[in-house]
Amino acid sequence: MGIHNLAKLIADQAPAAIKEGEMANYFGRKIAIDASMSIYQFLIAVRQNGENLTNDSGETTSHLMGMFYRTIRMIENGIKPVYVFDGKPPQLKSKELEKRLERRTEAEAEKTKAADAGDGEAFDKFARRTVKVTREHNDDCKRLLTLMGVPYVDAPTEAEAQCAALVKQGKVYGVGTEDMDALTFGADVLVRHLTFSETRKMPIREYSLTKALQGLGINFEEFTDLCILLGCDYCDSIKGIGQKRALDLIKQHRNIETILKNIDKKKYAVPDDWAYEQARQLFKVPEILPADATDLKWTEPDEDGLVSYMVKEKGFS
DNA sequence: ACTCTGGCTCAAGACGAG
DNA sequence: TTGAGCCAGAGT
DNA sequence: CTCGTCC
Repeated sequence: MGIHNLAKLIADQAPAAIKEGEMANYFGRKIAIDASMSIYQFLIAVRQNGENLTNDSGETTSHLMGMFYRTIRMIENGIKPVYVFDGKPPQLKSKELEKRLERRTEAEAEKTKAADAGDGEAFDKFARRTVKVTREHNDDCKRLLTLMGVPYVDAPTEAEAQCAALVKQGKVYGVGTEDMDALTFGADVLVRHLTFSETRKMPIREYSLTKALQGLGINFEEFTDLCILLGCDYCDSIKGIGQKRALDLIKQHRNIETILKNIDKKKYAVPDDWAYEQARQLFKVPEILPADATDLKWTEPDEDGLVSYMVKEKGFS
């Protein structure tokens, strides 16, 4: 997921693009957040004895717990979050998704084995690998957000692409995510560690795309090709080319076509049917909602509705 | 000497009681 | 699953 | 700070 080693490359080659700060700096700021990614993290992390938290009817509540407290924390700090939900993944990602499904199926079997063997530790490990965000998880969270007066957006495809679009459209200040590909989608401001900075001793790290491009000495088109060389979700990369060689090659040849004409293909095997052009298109013109299709409004929470939903329906206290 | 790979590890959210 | 960090080993 | 609990 994301762009392989991009954070490290920027830290090494364009350190001026990174600014460290604290929660208070974001008071009054609107921030787009990948909802599906957050939910996934909550489902993986919020567990007890290897199982998600559930209410009396057996419905999972880990995602609601996580999203509820995290969102409250942000609002308390004056941040206005807008959550963006994933739509249909693009075709190019299907290979990657197939792989993930395969791994989940495998983990499912291992989980059962561990349960039979009474191996709690292994069960725990494999249970985390079987996590999948479902329609129900998403719907629960949308319901919660509505009651909290926090807006959300349904992305046509990739949530990160839509988050970046909101930045470009001037609707939010930046994207709050751990996933560096928000930059590749053209978000000028990416904020990492936005939420766990207070609980843990991790400073908030803000990445500026503009400054990264300046520091690396390349333009945005070249940056896109650089990200593809580093390794993205949409196609393979060239074995033997990592952060250093990728940046050198881009600086020297400015695009992948020219690089391909000039590198020694015996040393660096180019993948068969390399779909770098399609990947490039996905980053350049991803499917996103036009500015007038999203209306972001933050309102007062519906307290009665929240109590009714969380306490009565979902068993919170 | 530098760079990349692939092996391994670990943690993963948020809160508050003690 | 992800990512990050670390380290050994091999390729350039 | 660490650890147990949240549901």
